[in-house]
Amino acid sequence: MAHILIAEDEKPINTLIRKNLMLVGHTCVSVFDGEAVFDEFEKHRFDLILLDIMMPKLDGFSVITKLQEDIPVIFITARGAVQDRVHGLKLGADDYIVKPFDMLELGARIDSVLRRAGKVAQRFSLGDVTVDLSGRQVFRDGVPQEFTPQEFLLIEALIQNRNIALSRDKLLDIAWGFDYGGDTRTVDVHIHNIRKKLGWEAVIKTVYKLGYRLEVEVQL
Amino acid sequence: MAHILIAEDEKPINTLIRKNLMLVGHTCVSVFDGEAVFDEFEKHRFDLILLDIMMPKLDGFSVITKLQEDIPVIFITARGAVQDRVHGLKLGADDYIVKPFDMLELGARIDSVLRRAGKVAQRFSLGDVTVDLSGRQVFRDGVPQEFTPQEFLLIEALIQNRNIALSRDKLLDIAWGFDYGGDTRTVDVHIHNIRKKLGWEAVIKTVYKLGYRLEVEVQL
DNA sequence: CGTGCTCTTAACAACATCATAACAACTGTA
DNA sequence: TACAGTTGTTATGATGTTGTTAAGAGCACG
Repeated sequence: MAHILIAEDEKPINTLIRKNLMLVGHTCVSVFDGEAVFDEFEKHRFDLILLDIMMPKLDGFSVITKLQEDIPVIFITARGAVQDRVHGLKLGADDYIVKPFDMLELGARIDSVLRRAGKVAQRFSLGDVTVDLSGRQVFRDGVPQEFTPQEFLLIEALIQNRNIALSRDKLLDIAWGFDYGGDTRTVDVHIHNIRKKLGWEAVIKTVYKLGYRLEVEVQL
Repeated sequence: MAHILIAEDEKPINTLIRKNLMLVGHTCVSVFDGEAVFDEFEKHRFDLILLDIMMPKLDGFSVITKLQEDIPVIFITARGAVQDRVHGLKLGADDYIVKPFDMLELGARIDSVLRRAGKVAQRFSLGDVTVDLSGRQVFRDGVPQEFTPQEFLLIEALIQNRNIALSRDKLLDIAWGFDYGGDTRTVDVHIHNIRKKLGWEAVIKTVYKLGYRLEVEVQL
């Protein structure tokens, strides 16, 4: 997963983003004004910046203009600022997201930008299980496991939103498609099959009255 | 691997290409207008140029016309500019690619152009089968196998993207060409023929509802 | 204008997958 | 504990996907 710099001056939002990104396996650094971005750049190499436009000392546009390194940028903009969006994309931003946003959406945009930039790790490992996302293969103790398309889409959704409790409806949206009209119990059957194939009875936690969560420990 | 000049004025695209090519082992130089191509040529010898058509100062067509050296060229064209493509190929381009493209496709085209230009010799072996990519020959137990052109293009695509699940559409793009309009089932028939000739029923895995994957080794 | 080769398409057989239903086991709550 | 609601588990047929074969369209070559 990626090393991400979060430049956002509203502290609660910054923290919220950081925690959520770390939950799904990224490592993060938070800064609260534009100038601090450059201080951090001297210390680490990042794979991605989340850049708020309205910030003290130096706004997001100035940051991206002054930025020497070439690194994917996602702008965070206030609602409705359409010309900001255009301006940002012209300056070389890879994507933008409008406040208030939902964490699932931010996660999806981050994955997509990283994938385009060729940065994303295409495999996920936990215990004796490895999931190769580009090869569409799942291994247990190095032995390939037979996964059906729907099972793979589902495990993919769980991995990309690890440690997040996903309702059956949300899982249907992500893995089946937004207009799927079928029974939510279908999810249960596929979860059962995945658990059985990978010995993941404890890893995929049931969230009573809600759905499921892929549980991976991580330090906040 | 090769030394590649990237002439593309859109900075983010130029950078994206450079990074991806360097990831797979090429060395690259980026320029952002047509005239700079000739400046770079005085400094180094390149194995390949990626040449955008629409560029400041001197467009891609003028560049290839003025070009003295004999060097493989891949044009980068905007979507739908069909006569540009024809014009480019007439002027001596070795290949073209349409924006927006994906890195898999660009990588495959670069490998193929370099091979045609005799810059890279390659062979691939697995079990009793050896594929001589530069010589366009396939051997089984040292015995040459009759491969039709289309079969060879397909096996080439699979080898260059081994362990990656490729959709039928993607295989059509890579092995047939970007604007092929035919039936995707055609792929199945050629896969069947290749499997039969090489005893690769298990090596070329079917990825249900998606396409095929050349499975080279069990990985962790 | 044939001949031989390659590629595409169509057709059908073989196969894999998935939603659903039906019932068992479990969970939380009064 | 009893209950109502929720989740686990299993089996099955309809549906959609892939394997396989063969016919013929298209093409290059003489």
